[in-house]
Amino acid sequence: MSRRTVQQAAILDVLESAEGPLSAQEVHDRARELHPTIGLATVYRNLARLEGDGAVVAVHLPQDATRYEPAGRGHHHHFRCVKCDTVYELDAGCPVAMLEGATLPGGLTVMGHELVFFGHCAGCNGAAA
Amino acid sequence: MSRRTVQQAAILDVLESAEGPLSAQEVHDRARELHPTIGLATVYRNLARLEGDGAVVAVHLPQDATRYEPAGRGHHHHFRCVKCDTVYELDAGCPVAMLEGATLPGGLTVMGHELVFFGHCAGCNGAAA
DNA sequence: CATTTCGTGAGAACCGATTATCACTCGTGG
DNA sequence: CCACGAGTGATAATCGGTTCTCACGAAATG
Repeated sequence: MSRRTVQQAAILDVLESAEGPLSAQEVHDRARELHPTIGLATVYRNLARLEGDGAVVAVHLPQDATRYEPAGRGHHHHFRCVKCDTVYELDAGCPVAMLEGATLPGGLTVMGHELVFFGHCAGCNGAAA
Repeated sequence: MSRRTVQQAAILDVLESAEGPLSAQEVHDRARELHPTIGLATVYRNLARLEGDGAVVAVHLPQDATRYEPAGRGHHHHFRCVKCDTVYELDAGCPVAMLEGATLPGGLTVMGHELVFFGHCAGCNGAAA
């Protein structure tokens, strides 16, 4: 049976309080502030376990490492700042949801979709290029 | 100055006649049928050059190597078959285009977006799982 | 035709992300 | 409180994708 460890709690805490899905590296960086000796391998192991337990879900965005966010947040999409590479979770309703289950011309049956916005976040909007 | 080579022509030909954007590996496989001795390094080199010349554009999809398609096809999106991993170009109008240039709540300024559909293609629809 | 230089092809090298290894530590059942 | 096995941390190994290296072949120039 799996044990509860402070490392796992720290990782979940970091994910819960993040602005969006985080990469293993980002989780590691932030978790170090709660638990300075935590190792990167431990982060990967716990993310895999938490995903297996259904507590977190993996998020795959283009040109980016695998990110993780807490499960149970419903259908939503993401925004990546092209300057600082921060990824934000978007709350707005999905403009593409009506296409779920549809069959497009050419016989393509839609089972899911991924929508990502790119741009500048508030912090990077005014800053110099 | 850059020379015109049969390899470069073969690569462009392959991209022009593809069903969607191709990875370097896929370009290599298909180009071998036109020019059996072409090497993978040559494919990478020419894709980089063609992209620099503006003749092809790179397409980045989640969980996937960089793909390339001919430039000048206008705004469109893609569909990846989760079974055979083939990526198709979609002609349909974009349901998200109106968000270009918008500023979302939170101060996120949208400069672009990427929309990818996942599902089964016609060939994989009826086939066994 | 000779030259010069760029492009090619094969394989080695590299890269960032992720996983495996292994000795050590700590949480937990007894 | 103790023993033991799961979890940890540091590092090496691995992986797919991509780039580099280098000797050879082929296109433009005189």
